[in-house]
Amino acid sequence: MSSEALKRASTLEDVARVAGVSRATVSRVINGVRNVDPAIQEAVRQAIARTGYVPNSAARSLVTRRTGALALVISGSDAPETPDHHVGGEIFADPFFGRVVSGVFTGLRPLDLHPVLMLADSAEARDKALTYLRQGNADGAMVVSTHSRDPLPAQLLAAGIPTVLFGRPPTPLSLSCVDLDNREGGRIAADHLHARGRHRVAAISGPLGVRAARDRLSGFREAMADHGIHQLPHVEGDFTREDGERAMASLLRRYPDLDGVFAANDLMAQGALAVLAEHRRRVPEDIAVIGFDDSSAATAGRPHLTTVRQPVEEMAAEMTRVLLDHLARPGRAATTVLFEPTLIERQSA
Amino acid sequence: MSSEALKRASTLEDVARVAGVSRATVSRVINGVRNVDPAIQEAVRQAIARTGYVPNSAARSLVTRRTGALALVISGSDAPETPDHHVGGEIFADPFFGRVVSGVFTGLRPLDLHPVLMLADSAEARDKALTYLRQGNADGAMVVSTHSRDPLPAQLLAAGIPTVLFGRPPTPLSLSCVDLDNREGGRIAADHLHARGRHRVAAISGPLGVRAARDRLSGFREAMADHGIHQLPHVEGDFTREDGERAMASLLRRYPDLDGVFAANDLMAQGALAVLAEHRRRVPEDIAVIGFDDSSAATAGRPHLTTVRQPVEEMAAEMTRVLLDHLARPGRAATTVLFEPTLIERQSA
DNA sequence: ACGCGCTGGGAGAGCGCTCTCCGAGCGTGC
DNA sequence: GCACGCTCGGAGAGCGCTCTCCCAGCGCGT
Repeated sequence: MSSEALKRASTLEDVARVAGVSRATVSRVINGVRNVDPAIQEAVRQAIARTGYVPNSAARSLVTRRTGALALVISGSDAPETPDHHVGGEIFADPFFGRVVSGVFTGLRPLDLHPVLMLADSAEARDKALTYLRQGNADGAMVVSTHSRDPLPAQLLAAGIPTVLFGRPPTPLSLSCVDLDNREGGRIAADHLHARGRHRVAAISGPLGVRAARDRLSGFREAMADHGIHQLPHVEGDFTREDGERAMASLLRRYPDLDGVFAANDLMAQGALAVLAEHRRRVPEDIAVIGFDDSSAATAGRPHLTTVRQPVEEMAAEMTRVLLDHLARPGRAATTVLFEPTLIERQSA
Repeated sequence: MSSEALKRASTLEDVARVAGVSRATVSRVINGVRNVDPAIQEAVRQAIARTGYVPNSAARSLVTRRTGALALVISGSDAPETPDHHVGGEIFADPFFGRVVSGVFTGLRPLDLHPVLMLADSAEARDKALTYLRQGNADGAMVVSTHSRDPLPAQLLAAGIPTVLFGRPPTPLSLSCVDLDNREGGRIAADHLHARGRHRVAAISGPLGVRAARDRLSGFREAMADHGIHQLPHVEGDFTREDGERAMASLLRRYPDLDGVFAANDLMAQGALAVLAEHRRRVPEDIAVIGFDDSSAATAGRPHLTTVRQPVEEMAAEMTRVLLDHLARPGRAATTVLFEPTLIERQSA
């Protein structure tokens, strides 16, 4: 065992020698390309087993120009430099992240591909990620880009790296993307609140630098306007639970008679719920709360959140599929896949 | 721009020709090895800029035997095959996962290394991961192995792949690992509950196939026994919120006069809290609840959870550092870094 | 003036694989 | 019986880089 571990790893050459054939033949057997005489195949397989041969993927990548890795880039707005805090803490704590990862794995499962994670939360990190990709460390990139001003998608496009985005960029690029019809999601929330007879409603939006946040808010506003409600208190949040608490508290202070709240994600809705509980407001009797995402946060507390579902896993899986398709057919034109939000009615509204 | 994109990527050779030097010199400049005449250095830099040269990492890996990637393997017990469900959904939904990722990034931040994610939740996936690692796709592996019977750590050891574990294996292997003193954590929970005057307590443990879960429970039991409490209702959970709800409901049914509960993680504690709220039990007045982890779930609902803190981010960062150290000094002996749990006192107990 | 050490650039041998050619061997059709 | 095509193995040329040699040139000591 230890003597095996010490000597250098066996190569194609070794296998070929043991099997009494050429390197090319061994390669053919391994890659299942062209017909190879069954007897020889068997001999090669035995030689592989005997030598404990494992192909070296660097050597293979060098010639095939494929790495077997796909980058999953989380490209956020620049994170504040809080030295005592951990890198990307807030991003990774959001259930959204886990759902994306889960969806990516679902899309990748049948294949021999693995996602390499990159965090591009600063100009420096972004450059590093770009360099990494340029060096050919991954065959393509999936980018969850939150902020509108994020230059990364355009840079990837310019660098000729196969890329698919989660979320449409603010200005159309010829890159494929998957996204939710966020505006429609906002409308759904508004319609539901209105149908429940709520007229003194407010919104806790996400950061307005994020397109999805803007779209949800404007959809909500539009639909409310359609219902004759033009006065709409609004607080901008940052998608964290803490900020949802802060926003709800502020809203409650300024508009004590609110009877409905739309939060742009479940985490903030959950924060709102906690603050409402502290203020002894009954949900949904006194005030209805509707969230967005249908993440695990929706059913974490009581009451369970009524929410606008964003099928993140499906979207991430689709993003992966689209990227694989681009890899398989390099010429393919960029496509946009838009998912439809749906209302998940639970207890809070 | 497009003409740039079309022609093949420039190589060291191209840069060398443009700069009027040899490949070796360009390589030296890029890697900053040995002295190179400043004038030549400058010429090389210009040539690099002019040609838009980016080193090909496959070629580099082939000779250096380094890839610049570290595997982060989530090796769980075999996941049930639920076709409609998404891969690893539960694992990735757990805040624990995000915290590990965050810690890994913290440990990796200054370096040009990226984590590649692998999910080994079935024998097949485990084999794939092992093969991937054997092929040299990553320089080393960090393994979050939950289940006791997981053969992966031993396999990695046998394959000679530099590996660090999050969580000690059931039988000691000569692999480095970082872990929490879970037994002590259980004791801390018990001591606190006892100090609060709770005598009719129960435990919601994690899956007993997981060493950490067993240790937390036995530490809790031991300390309770020290306090003269030998009768200890116990329900085994699976670390999910839903299971925490189920466990709490079952406990409440069987032992209606409980005045204290220890849950082996915050997610289950959160579930317990929700069920207690539904049963109109006041926390902590009627029944005290203490969680474990100090994850974001601890402050998600109301009341905030009193919990035993596990510094997951620090542990993951340390795991990364230990792996890097093993990579830098191949001969290094395996070490175990044990972290101490601390009590975080909030409202629930 | 000569030798010696030292600095710094060039040549070239790989690293381990894939893949295009080439050619041997065999079967087939007329 | 011969030309032709077809199948399948081997030879060998790279893929783009690193790194060990080797050697030219220079400064220094004697």
